Amino acid sequence: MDITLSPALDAHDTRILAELQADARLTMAELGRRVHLSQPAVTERVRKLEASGVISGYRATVDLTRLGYGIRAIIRVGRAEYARVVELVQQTPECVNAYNVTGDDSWVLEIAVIDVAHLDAVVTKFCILTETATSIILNPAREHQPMLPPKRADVKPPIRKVLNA
Amino acid sequence: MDITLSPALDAHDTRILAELQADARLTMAELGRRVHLSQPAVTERVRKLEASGVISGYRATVDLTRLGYGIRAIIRVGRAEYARVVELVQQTPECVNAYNVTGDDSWVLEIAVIDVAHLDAVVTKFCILTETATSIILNPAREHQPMLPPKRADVKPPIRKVLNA
DNA sequence: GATGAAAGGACTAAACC
DNA sequence: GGTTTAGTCCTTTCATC
Repeated sequence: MDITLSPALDAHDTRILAELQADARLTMAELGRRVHLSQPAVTERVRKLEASGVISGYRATVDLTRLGYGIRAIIRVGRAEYARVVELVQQTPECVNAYNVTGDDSWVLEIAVIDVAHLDAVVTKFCILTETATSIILNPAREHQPMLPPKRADVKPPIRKVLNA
Repeated sequence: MDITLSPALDAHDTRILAELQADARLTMAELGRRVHLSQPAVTERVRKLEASGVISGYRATVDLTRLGYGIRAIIRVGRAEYARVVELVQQTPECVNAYNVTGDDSWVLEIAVIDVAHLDAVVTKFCILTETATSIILNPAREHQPMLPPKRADVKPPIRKVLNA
């Protein structure tokens, strides 16, 4: 893995990433118009972004509520054998995301279920392994925020008292 | 909002949803081949899925690591004034997802940052509001699992002792 | 929902800057 | 690395069954 983004992404690439994260079905011709590049030029840039792995895929986003999932929840799973959790996640189609994390909890899962009975069924599967803590999502205030290359300049060091001040 | 999925999604729709969640850039002709429907037929079905809101969009997925974000983390934010948190999230481009949830923590945020210094900067913004708990994502074992309409038959009631047994 | 025809537009490749 | 052009292919739309 190369830490240095081989040829750093320029302003054109950034605009392309923004557009495709907003609408993955744009044609290369339309994308070219929006970023002010010719169609062959954007096609080549997109090809490179895909080849370098910066763009890892294109997916349709579905509305889980309209699909019939009435409840979304976060399950935090405590210390447990890694392989056992992975196995259980693989057997759980209701699990949208599963992150192995640092801290008291070893896993943070995001699930979608039909109703409370269904939630009970899924949570119980993980309760058997170890302690869990379940939180129902009331409102996904932000989802799938389009991400652009970070700019160091944006990072403001926190202003506060430090011990060795 | 209608709870009953007006005309329930049939097997064709389900296959279409599966394909488009795996590759949003499929052409209607190719999608038709894969689901064994004519191109006009799939086009009309996709149009209806979009119109009914089941498909809410199409997005390119980017590899945050290759974009330059070396660390991803979950921040749990304790009880705090709703509007203040929303405002802070809006001022935080590093925040990919933000969920208002039930439980001791009021919010679960997912962020992407360059490095530890950057993590410090972002966490500190939220620490000022209330208590927070930050977990670094070691391994996103599952991400963006394609979701299909739930089948009641799949929901197995948990087998266990109950108080009124 | 399928088929077939017609029109428009998008992708590819090459030459040039 | 980008643009333009030209050619081919594909997609989309419409009408018909």
